[in-house]
Amino acid sequence: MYRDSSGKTLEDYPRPSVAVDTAVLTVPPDEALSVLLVHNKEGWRLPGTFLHENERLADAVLRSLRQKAGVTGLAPRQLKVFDEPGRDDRGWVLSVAHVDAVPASRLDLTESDARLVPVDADELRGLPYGHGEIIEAAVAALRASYEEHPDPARLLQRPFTLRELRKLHEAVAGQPLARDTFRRLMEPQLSATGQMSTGRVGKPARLFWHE
Amino acid sequence: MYRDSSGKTLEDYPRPSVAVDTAVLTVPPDEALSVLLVHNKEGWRLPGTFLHENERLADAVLRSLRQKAGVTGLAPRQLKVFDEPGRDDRGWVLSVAHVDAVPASRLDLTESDARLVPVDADELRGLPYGHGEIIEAAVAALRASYEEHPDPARLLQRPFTLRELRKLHEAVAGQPLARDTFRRLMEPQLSATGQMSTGRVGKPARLFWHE
DNA sequence: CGGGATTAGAGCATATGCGAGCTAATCAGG
DNA sequence: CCTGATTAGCTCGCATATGCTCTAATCCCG
Repeated sequence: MYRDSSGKTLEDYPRPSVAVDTAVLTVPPDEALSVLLVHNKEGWRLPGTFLHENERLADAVLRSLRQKAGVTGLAPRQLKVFDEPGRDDRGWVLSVAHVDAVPASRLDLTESDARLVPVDADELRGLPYGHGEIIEAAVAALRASYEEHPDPARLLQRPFTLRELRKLHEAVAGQPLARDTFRRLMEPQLSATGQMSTGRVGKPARLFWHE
Repeated sequence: MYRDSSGKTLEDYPRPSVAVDTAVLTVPPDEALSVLLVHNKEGWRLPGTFLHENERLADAVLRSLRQKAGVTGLAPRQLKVFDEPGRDDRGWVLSVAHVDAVPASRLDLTESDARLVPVDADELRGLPYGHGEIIEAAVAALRASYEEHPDPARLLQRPFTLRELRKLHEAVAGQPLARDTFRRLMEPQLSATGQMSTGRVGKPARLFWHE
């Protein structure tokens, strides 16, 4: 075992507990961008857990989402480390915040103590442990990733129309988008299926998918 | 002291050591974008340190830069947590990578075991502990911040000419920039001093500063 | 001292992007 | 069955952006 110049191992020095917290974002059909909250004895929170020995951060995230919300198969991305020493009453805890976006159809919340809350809801501002900040950072990261790409998080079921894609982007951005400007930016990045939409009011639209 | 439902404190659970590593970027006069390396008994590395008890990550970064490279007064920003359990021979160590950019004049390296290396140098790819990846991420973050703003990290001594600003941007971007396009993007964000440059070949240029 | 090199600023022609309006194609409801 | 509502795709006029060239103003060196 490694010992430094004063004969101490790494374990001889004070170390923080490390936790992970995750903002899981989704867009339920015809609704606003929302975040997943789970309920524990203290109230509604972002899903999270303490890191187990030699565990990867992403693995801890996946474990916490499976156990707390019955959600699997995500690909979480790091956002920021929250390191205020007094942020947790239980002791010195660092939290590594993560974000992931997932189609609403992947979130079966019927048997878990979890629910979706629109990201603009007032209640999110009152969350402790910096969870409000985590959600803000997560939304900013998702918005940045959707700025110039059709559907990086694959939130839309394919194939889709330009209108469906634009409605998704408007939900992510939280504001209306100019129809033609949006089409000019996205269409070159899409692959036309050659088929047209049916069963809807209005002129049939071309159907697309993307890489 | 807090105890959980099985009577254990946070300290009863395995915890990682947490380190910070920092890519300090600068642009020496008439040179390429470079990163600061310090020398320890293992070789040339990014400056870093283990987190002390209840210390903020940014404070640890500042302490390590002061002690290892004699550098003060920076404003480090988090990049990413490196969490591969086997990344450090000494034990389970997470590293929180940071980045900061600083004018070269702030780096007095004459009395410390430190030097600047251009970010494209081959030797950086061979650095252990993910330091090569940290540098890549740091360069990407700096480039993104300079994409549309004159000098967010205040690397230029003021006042400055458009040419000086463009040369800085070309060093950060690592490629030439179109003169007129660059001027049109930046000039609206600058404040003219009303003075002209002197003592140089070529038509005198207007001098600027910015917020 | 003058010419060449270098640089700056501005004007102009061309290319590209944007937003509004028009035509066309559906569906729903009376 | 027909009309109105809704939506799609495209065109066009206007606005904006780009890149090149030209004139002007320095400094350096022979």
